[in-house]
Amino acid sequence: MDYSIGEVSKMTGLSPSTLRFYDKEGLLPGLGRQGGKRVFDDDHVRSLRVIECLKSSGLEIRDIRKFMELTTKGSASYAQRKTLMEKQRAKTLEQIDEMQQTLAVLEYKCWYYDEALSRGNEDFATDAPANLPARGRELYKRAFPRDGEEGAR
Amino acid sequence: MDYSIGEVSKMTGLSPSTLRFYDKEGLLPGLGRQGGKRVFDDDHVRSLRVIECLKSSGLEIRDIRKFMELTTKGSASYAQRKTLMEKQRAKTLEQIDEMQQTLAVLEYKCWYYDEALSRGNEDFATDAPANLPARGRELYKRAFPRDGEEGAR
DNA sequence: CTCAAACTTGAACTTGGCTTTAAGTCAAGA
DNA sequence: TCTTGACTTAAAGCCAAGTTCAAGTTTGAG
Repeated sequence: MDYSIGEVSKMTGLSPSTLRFYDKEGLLPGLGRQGGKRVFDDDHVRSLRVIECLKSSGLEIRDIRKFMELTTKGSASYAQRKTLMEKQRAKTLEQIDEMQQTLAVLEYKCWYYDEALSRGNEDFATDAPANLPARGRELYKRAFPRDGEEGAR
Repeated sequence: MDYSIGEVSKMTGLSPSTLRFYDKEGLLPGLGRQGGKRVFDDDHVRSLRVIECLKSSGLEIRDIRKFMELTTKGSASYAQRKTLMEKQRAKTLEQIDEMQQTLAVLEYKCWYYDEALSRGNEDFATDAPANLPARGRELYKRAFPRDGEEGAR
């Protein structure tokens, strides 16, 4: 099945100009034309899904291009492609860890402002986590695990 | 305790120019000077930790500035600050979900290239997930949950 | 007093990833 | 035949978040 750039745009959520940009950057090797117009097929749409995934794992366009070039080399590049996927998997796991840490801080802050709101002041947090209520101390420990004493506003 | 820009740079991992940039952008309200030089204290260092957190939750500099302005308004802004933290918490949860989805695709791809490498070809994945080995079908389902048939290279 | 290290400023520059613009082509339908 | 909508190109523009630059100031040691 073949698609126009507009159809692929709707299928992937990427704008036509982004698709042209990706093509120009070499992310869609072997993309053909008919009457000057780009003709996409299901393989291209699948490639775009992988591109999106590599992008969210932190790969830059030029590195995605290198990967797409590898896919044109068939079985000769399996090992390199596998290595790249493993590297991105590891990076993604690290990123998830960092987001969990960010989340812990935000949960503490949500509790903190909830508490401040119901008390009318932030005095409960002077010298935090020392004189914090149990719930707050718990959240604080998760948010700032490597932190002995001191206040946190 | 007071610190120079260089000390704070080492404490936070942010470059001196980034700290000057943050100051210029209003992210450190009330930052003082002595002899023309910026003087940071522990509160500023704590603010920088929160700034980092808001940044990784997806807030832009201008919105972080708005938040820091709120913190200068004391108890009058508790409700707004709480609302903002809750919004960022929700955003962060969504981001973690997306990263898990990305991870699932990468895990499938790791398996895929491992398999391709040991077989010497990708024929096992023609019409995936149909004729995939059990392990592969499992990973495929997690990677592409809303996907009935068709191959995936 | 002199020197080096660390700081100051405003302005220009960089990077990545698109998006916009301008001018033109192509195919289908009235 | 004319119009309309979707497409084409190259080049320029945009944005966020810093970074770099050039020129000057402050501070403490020797």
